Amino acid sequence: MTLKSRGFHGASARAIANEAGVNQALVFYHFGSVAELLLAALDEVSARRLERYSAAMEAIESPASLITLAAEIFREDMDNGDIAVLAEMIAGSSSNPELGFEVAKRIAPWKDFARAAIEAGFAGSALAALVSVSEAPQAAVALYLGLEMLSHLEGDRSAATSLFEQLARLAPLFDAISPSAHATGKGDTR
Amino acid sequence: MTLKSRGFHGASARAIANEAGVNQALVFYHFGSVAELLLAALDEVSARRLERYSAAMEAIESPASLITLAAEIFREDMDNGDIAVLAEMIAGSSSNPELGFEVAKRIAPWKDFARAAIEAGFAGSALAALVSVSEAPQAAVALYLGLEMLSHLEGDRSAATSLFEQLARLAPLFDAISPSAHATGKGDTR
DNA sequence: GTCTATACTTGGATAGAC
DNA sequence: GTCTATCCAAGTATAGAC
Repeated sequence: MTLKSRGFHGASARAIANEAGVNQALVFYHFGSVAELLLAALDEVSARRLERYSAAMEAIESPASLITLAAEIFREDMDNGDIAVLAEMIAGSSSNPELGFEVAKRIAPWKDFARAAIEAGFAGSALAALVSVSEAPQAAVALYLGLEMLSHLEGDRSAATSLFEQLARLAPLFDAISPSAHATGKGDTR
Repeated sequence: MTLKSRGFHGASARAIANEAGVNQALVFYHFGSVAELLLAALDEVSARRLERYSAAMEAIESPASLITLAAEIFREDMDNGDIAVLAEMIAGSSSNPELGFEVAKRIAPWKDFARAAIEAGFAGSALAALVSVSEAPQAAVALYLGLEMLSHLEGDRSAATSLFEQLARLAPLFDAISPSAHATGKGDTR
């Protein structure tokens, strides 16, 4: 994908077609415009990753498992460049309000997933009762996005991975606060 | 600044010169190339903000004051579009490795500041002793960056501001852990 | 459905007048 | 130091042959 390697700015119809080994005119035949092609690419990435996320979410049952999963997902997303696509589309949208609107619609499911994952991880915990989780999804997606951009920029993801390791060491502290929460049932206590 | 309003993609020599009310050729006379002009803009933003940050850091004496300050700084940066400049430059660097290298050099001071601010906020606290703070600056800058991008995309910063409010409510919990830390002196205990 | 050819626009960059 | 004029490369998009 040209968006991953060249960024939004470098993702021209010519560059994309060239990388795909086809003619430039096909971009417009199949998608109408470059922006629509890029949105289609974002759609594909979103669908693929959200499916993966949903499958992985089955395993979430504690704050610790939530962090572990987040770290694994992040590594995958970095490897295949999927968050880079997200980041480039968001940044690129600054040049085009209409595109921004379309991108925003496609970001919403990522936040919905983040909310579900966080609720699953902290279900019934003392922390969930103490603070509202409504702001957490925004923070999670933002952190995820920012970590990708910095790691990508510096060509070094070690800072991000060690951050996840750090969080993984902290997570058990939250588990300890209410370890019985998950034994009391599967219902949402809020 | 054209970078703020039109993004990296829309920041052409013509667009910039037009917005400045001057001729397009001046861009190349004064800066050599568009990329160099953009880097100069980033330099200016960096210098201006870091000076402001340093002045504000004097007031940091607890986790709570750290969060309060971060919220205030974030609001300022959103208002004047300074983090947008940062975000656009990072994302735009994907199309140009050399540019990416230059941008990375200019991001480093932001992380250094984040580290200093976090150390000031958590100096001597139990948390600082418990966990390493080495990953926190990366996380802080990433979160800051991601929050700006999402807020900018959605044209709504309320999610970001309420996140800071949430954190502000949480911060006193950390204060409580070691309220005496700042009474013991100004030395770094680590 | 994919190609070539082409029209048109925008952008980067330089030369030279003032 | 700023302008006009200009060149060339790259980008979007369409028409029409195959």
